[in-house]
Amino acid sequence: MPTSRGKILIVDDEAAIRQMVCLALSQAGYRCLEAADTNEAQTRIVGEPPDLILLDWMLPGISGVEYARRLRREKLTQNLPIIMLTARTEEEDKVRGLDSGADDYITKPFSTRELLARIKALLRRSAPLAAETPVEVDGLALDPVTHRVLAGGNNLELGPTEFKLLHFFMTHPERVHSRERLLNGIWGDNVYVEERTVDVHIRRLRKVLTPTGHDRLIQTVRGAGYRFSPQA
Amino acid sequence: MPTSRGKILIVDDEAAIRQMVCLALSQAGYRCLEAADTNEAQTRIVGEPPDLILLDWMLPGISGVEYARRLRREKLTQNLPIIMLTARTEEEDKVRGLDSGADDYITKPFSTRELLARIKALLRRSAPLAAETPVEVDGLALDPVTHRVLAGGNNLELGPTEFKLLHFFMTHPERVHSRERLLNGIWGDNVYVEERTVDVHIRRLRKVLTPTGHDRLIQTVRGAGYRFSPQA
DNA sequence: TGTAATGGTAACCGAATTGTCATATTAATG
DNA sequence: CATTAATATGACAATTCGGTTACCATTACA
Repeated sequence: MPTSRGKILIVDDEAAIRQMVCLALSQAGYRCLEAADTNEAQTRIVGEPPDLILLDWMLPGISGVEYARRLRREKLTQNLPIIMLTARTEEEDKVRGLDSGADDYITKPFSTRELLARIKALLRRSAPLAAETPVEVDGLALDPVTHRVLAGGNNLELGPTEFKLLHFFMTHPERVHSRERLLNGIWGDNVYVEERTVDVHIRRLRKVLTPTGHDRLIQTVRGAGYRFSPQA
Repeated sequence: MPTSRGKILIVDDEAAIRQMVCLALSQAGYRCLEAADTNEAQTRIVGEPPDLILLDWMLPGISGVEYARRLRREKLTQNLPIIMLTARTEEEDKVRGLDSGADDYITKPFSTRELLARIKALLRRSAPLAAETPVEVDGLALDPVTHRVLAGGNNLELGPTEFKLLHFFMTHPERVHSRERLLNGIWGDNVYVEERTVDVHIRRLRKVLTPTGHDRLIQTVRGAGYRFSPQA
């Protein structure tokens, strides 16, 4: 088992809390990202999308509740599991009534044990969800469950690697992926493969996408890598 | 591995503390700048921007808290990580409540170990942030993540070097960069390239920016180098 | 076991990129 | 205004980078 069980972003304005939580998470084998406010959080999410967010209910500027709603509206973060951190004084019912779209709530102060338990439960509940959600971009639809790819109306024949590659692209659009990043994300962290091999699979994927014109979605960024984007 | 892990500015009116901290930092492989007050600090920052600031909460004249706020307002220092040094007697809650915009706090007296740990954590936290934050000046927007440059509405085609050059400019605006500095910052410290080569890439960058009029942002400073600035 | 898919590598080709030089411009100075 | 220093510009040759194909190894499977 690899050391990492998932990336978790903790958004809280108190550095002390962030550190405590991070410590606990690291020891439990999660990777931990920190953000002091929603701005920072946004940057983090865009930079390196986490698998789960711990979000303080009270934040300077935009409140956690408001931010959670926004995350739910954004396509990129729509399915990102959110655990809301609330202070005991904030009556629970009231908080829940706000319907921020959080998946779970935990009341400060909380024990490490409780935190980990809830994270684990939520990840277990959500992980397959994220991995099984069909994605669609610009008439190109991929369904992880049925393992099918439809372009316009018709079925595309993809090899396993090309399928994974396309899935990765579609779930991480609009950002340049270096060959190394692609290798890590698709082949796995500890596999040694030539970087140029990526080119070949890009080629194979493009070939399949060409008849329907969807090859334009895969863009070469010279010197940097590849990008999947509906935009020119 | 190069000896330097980053430049750190320590702002404290007590020379003894400055020296102690500097010693510790140097031994840990950081370069260290000193300032006794905010005036001096400002001079240092403008002269040679550090990667992180250690700021005493109590300072003669302008307080550290006030100064931190000012640093946050200035574009040049907006994303500069700040660690506030506070005395134990200053109730923590009060300090935190001041919301100066510091990224972390450390209470005097502190151990070298703790100081280094916090610096390391903060730099780690900030580095990717800075590298992935989109920048925008005067209708010219660059996004490191998607590797795109937009002028007004439309996409600009930049080569890798021009992209890096522009990114460097946009993240270090309002200051003259000598050719040597540009070579170090963009090409890398130990690459031998003619200084004149910079001119050529400036030229290429300007050419791309010209259609939208953004070439005016890149200004020649005869005898010194180039400057990126929205002002004429 | 034989055959077809699939995956990774190497090799070749063409295009984009890059550094340098030669020459034209421009600015500073007396 | 002439002279000199510094920068801008255009052209060019070398290099790097990505696209593409061919080929071999491995696996799946009939």
